[in-house]
Amino acid sequence: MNITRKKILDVSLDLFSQKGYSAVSIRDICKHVEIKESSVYYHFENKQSIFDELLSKFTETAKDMMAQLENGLGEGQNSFSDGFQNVATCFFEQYLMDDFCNKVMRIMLIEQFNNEEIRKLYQHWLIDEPCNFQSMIFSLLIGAGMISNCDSKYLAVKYYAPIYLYAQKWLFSGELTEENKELFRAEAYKHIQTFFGEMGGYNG
Amino acid sequence: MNITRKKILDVSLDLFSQKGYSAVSIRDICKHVEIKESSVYYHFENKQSIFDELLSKFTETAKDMMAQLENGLGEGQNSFSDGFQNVATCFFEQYLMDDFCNKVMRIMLIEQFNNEEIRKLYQHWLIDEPCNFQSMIFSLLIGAGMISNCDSKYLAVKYYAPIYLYAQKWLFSGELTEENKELFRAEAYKHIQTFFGEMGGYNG
Amino acid sequence: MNITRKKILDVSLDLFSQKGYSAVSIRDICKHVEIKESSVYYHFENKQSIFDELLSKFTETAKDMMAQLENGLGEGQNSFSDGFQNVATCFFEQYLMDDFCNKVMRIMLIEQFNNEEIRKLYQHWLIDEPCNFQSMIFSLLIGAGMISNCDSKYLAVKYYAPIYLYAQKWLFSGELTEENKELFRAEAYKHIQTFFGEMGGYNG
Amino acid sequence: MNITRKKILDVSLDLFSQKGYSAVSIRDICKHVEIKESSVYYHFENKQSIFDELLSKFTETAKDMMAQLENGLGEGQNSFSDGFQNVATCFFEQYLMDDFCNKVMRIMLIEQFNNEEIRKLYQHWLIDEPCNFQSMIFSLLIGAGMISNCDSKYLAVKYYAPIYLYAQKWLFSGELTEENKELFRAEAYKHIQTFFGEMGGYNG
DNA sequence: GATGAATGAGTGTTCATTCAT
DNA sequence: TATGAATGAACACTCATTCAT
Repeated sequence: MNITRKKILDVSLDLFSQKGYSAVSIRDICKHVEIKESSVYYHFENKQSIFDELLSKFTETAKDMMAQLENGLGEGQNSFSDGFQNVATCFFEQYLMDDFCNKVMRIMLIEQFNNEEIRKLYQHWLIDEPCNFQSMIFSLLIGAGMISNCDSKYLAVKYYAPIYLYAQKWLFSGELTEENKELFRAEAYKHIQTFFGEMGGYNG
Repeated sequence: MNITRKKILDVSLDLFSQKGYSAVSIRDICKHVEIKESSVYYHFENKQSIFDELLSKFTETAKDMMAQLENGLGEGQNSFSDGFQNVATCFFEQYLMDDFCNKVMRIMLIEQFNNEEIRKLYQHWLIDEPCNFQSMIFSLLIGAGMISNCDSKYLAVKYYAPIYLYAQKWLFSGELTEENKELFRAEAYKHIQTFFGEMGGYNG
Repeated sequence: MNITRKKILDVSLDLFSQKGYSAVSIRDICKHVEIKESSVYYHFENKQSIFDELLSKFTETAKDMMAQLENGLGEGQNSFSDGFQNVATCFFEQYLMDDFCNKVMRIMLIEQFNNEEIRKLYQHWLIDEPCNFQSMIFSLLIGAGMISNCDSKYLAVKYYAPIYLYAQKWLFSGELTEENKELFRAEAYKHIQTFFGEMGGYNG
Repeated sequence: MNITRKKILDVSLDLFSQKGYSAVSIRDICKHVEIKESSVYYHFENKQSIFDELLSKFTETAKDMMAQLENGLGEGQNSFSDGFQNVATCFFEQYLMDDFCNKVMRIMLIEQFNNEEIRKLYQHWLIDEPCNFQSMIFSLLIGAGMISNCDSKYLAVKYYAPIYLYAQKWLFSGELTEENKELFRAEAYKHIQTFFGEMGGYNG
């Protein structure tokens, strides 16, 4: 609602994601928002609470998306490939490649070393949750006889690890430009399709 | 040689790898080394040069190991599995799991956001170089007819990405304890062996 | 306008002119202004910019005075002695003996050795400009036939050098007390009158 | 005698005269002498005592020269101009233009603001003594009827002030190069000769 | 809503000096 | 003679935060 408050959040997100939480000063933020430093404290209790708000907004977004994906899984998918690709695409596009998510991911990546809680969030949202989610999908597919029986957890790693590697290249590529984003997308989709193709082979 | 100088480097490595370069003050370092702040400047020109020395020591170590591994490839390997596993083990144990290397990797991970050069080092030594090296190995194996023809670059990603994912879990696991290290080692070796097993299947 | 800011400038001027720019610490200034060190940085970007402001204020003052004097020369002077003495008095009283100017001159005198630009400013405002200006006046007088033809540049030196010498005694006399100031004034005026008297003789 | 000790003095003289006493660190000196900082304290009690030694060496030199000049005045001068010019040249060449003296003068010039004693030395050796000495000479000349009766003190100022002004231009001219030195010499001699010429006129 | 003004705690760094060897 | 190692005191400066207006 409040326009200045929103501006502070936006600018902070950008700056934090570029240089990390502690490397960004209130001064920096205010320069971009074009307010005086003391004004920040009208909108936020302190620097940390700007960060906290960004973080909780991310958590919410991520949880929503996860819930949505899980719901999506329940809906009738008339073919193996459709369901698989739908979910993969959703997760990839709306989460791993989402602007807001990307920025928060970068922040978490940097700040996890100063903050145990952030570290756990990073591990959860960037590593464990994607693996578990994917593993769950593969379990369903196995249960449905759509892919042959195997260790769904390891299969999830085999599927997700390359995406994670490409994502890291992307997240660590200096600035998050559209150009670099497309490179990431291309590599990731190639992997997804190959993986899907080989998997179909198992099935067949 | 110099005992204090070495202590400073050791302590700095530990602290930097825990909290990042800029989050560690000269005061922090001195508290652990048990010297006064001004004494640091007898041994080092400034804070940055402590960091630089750690970094260049890492680069040297990494280059040496890489050179050694490439030489090892040339030596007569009487079986596919031996050569493959030798190189894999060396790279894994002496590099990805080496204490010193791990600490520098963590530092680079954090500091890459404040420092373009570090970012490139991280990308190079943690992502590109391992992939390229592995890709080269697979090319050799393809050339030797030991594995069937395929995209060696993508094969390398398939091999390395899970290791990288496990490594991240390890590097990001709060403190680098022996316990966590063993978890990492176990998961990684399981992947290596599985991958190697499936590959042997291709070969047969 | 701002009272603290003005206090900082005033105190800095005093301290700098007593001990030189680099011999005065921010601590020193703050002790006199009765604020904490960090407060200085609300009013000024850094120590240098306090100095710069004093300097530019001086330059402005000096330029204004010079312009004013040159304008004054143009106005109808009904007698040789009136015009000559008016200008001499103005330059002397409003510049060479002005409190603010004196202090800045002392600062420049000290700081010129650390700072090439200051050196040039000192040379310009304390040596070259006064000589050139005086030389110009003498040229006018020669042109008007009020004094016999001669090397106006050397005549200017003969006029200004004793004043400069007396000024140095004054500027270097420990503290700039009213007492010392009067000694300077007395000696200088004696010279000016003698010089003027001898010159009148030429004219006659 | 001691070669290192002498080197320290030489280097200190050079550096002090370029940047002033306090702007030169023991580090700076040692870099040029090529010894370690702690070694300085074998040869000198502290930084100040290096300075003191340079200063007392100067005072001695200056006193010697003054005594020599006064002796010279007593010797039979067969003509007005010879005696006058001899003394002028001696004072000028061996004192105002002497390398060692010039350097110490610059040091005194800078340091007088931090040190009351230096201030007095500067006033004495650069302003008062030259004036007094010259005044004494003129008194002698008046006594001998070689110049018409006048205020010898003011006459001394008229003689010395331009030299002092030129000397300042020289001493403040960034680096003390041979080129600038010659400029100074030329201007000064021109003044001396003119002054001497006009004086001869009085006499005639 | 916003800001002018101030501040305590901290940062990296310099410097003259000491002292055992 | 010279130096390796250390140090206390100072320095300019930054930063998140406070509070009266």
